[in-house]
Amino acid sequence: MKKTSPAVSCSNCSVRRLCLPVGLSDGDIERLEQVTRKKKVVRAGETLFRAGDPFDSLYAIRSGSFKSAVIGADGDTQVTHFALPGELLGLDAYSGGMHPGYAEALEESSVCVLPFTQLEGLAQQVPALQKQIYSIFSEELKQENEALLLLGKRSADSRLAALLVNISSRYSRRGYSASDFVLSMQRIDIANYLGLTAETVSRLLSRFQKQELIRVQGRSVTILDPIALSELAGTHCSYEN
Amino acid sequence: MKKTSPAVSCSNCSVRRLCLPVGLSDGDIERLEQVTRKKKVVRAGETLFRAGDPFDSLYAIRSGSFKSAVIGADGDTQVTHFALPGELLGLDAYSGGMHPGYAEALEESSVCVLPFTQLEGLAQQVPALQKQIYSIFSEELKQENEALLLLGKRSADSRLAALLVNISSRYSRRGYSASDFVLSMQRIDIANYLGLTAETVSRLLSRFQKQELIRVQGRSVTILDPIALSELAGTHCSYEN
DNA sequence: CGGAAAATTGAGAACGATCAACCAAGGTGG
DNA sequence: CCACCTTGGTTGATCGTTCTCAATTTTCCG
Repeated sequence: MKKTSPAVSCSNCSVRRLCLPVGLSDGDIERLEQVTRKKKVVRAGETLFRAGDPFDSLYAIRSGSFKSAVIGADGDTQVTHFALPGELLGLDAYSGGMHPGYAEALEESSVCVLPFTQLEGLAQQVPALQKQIYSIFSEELKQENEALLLLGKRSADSRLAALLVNISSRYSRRGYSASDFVLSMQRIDIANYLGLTAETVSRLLSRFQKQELIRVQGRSVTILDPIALSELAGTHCSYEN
Repeated sequence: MKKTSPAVSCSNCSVRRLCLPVGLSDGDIERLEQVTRKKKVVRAGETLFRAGDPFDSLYAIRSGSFKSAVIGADGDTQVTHFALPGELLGLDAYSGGMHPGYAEALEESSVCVLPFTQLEGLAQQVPALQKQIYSIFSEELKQENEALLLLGKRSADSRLAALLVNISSRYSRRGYSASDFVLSMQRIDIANYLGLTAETVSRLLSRFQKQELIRVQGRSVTILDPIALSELAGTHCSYEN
């Protein structure tokens, strides 16, 4: 007897190689699909969750993009992450039972809703899923550490270069062009993420263009000199310790 | 029949309320103790692991303190965390199978070595342990987000104030004085962690003292005006959960 | 179209870095 | 025991990157 698979499922999802199904057998993926049944579409500017919302689900991005941010005691916000398809949102809400920050769609986006109690239960039975969850947590921590290095040690131009290189490589992994892409976030979000101001970001983009490192047209970016850009970002070779 | 418990174990550990045993039944703690058998003593300045070391264990701090840092491609380092008893080191090494950064003891310290395969296996059988591991990962992510906010948005004096308040409340949670403590790290580590220079940290400490917010004598700090300091830090509430 | 939001560009100010001198504590060897 | 050196910390003077304030221009979208 042949199964009628749902219109959207992990098995035929375009980001299954970057998402929870990594390392899972076909059988396990089928069980995961029982958990990922519910989808949700979020339009540009809408939030998936806000700071203080109770935690019950994780969200896996199917398409689109998000910014996550935390809100300080005095009300100012720090963009902590730009999230692309295949990535999980809401991991920092497990401890404490509520979301410490919010996630806002930067464009029309679609996510899988993952009720955490169910996911937890399944992970208890499927070691490969367990491992993948650890792996995602760990990877996230590693990336945050990189972000700390960026904010703590690098100059403004180095930070912006690093972001461009980062986004480029992430698009590339997802099968899109590494040299031509559209920044789905606005300048002020980039600035906020990098600990700069919108003016500085704007000036730097103009300068990078003048230096023929990139070409910018509004939100469209073309990377002309990836090597030089990586060097600026400080992520190329390692000499001296 | 009465069990002879080992000299050092989770059950009689002074930080069991902050560490992995949280939420575990006595029976489960006994099973956890099978995993946490091995201890290690690290002297001041020695590393628990270095960047690139293969990942096989997590380390739970029993006593002392550590700094963790990541090393950028061009060799400069960013201190990402100051770790106190009850906290876990090495979580960011799971994905990738090697430590992306190093952990160095700031004073004579003692840790439990937790072989991760064993811990993983036990967590598979003990849901409460599983939850606690998730919780620790999640908490760590939340703290890193706070650190990003600090580096991205706050002024130098606000950053230093936040660190003092943070350390104060963490000592307090561990049963030590919230107002009198010794900074186990040197000025340059504080500066590195906060994205500043040692000179700026030194100047600010002097200024705080002149403003009668604190008293500093070398590495000994007394907090005189916790309210004003918290306001400076931009976080009017303590870190308790 | 027209109005609002976003992005760019310019000029001046400010915060923190850099460079440099100095001090205190601890260790080492003569 | 003291001269010497090293390391960590403090303080001062100056410089430069990035912010702030402000004026336009461009883009977005009803």
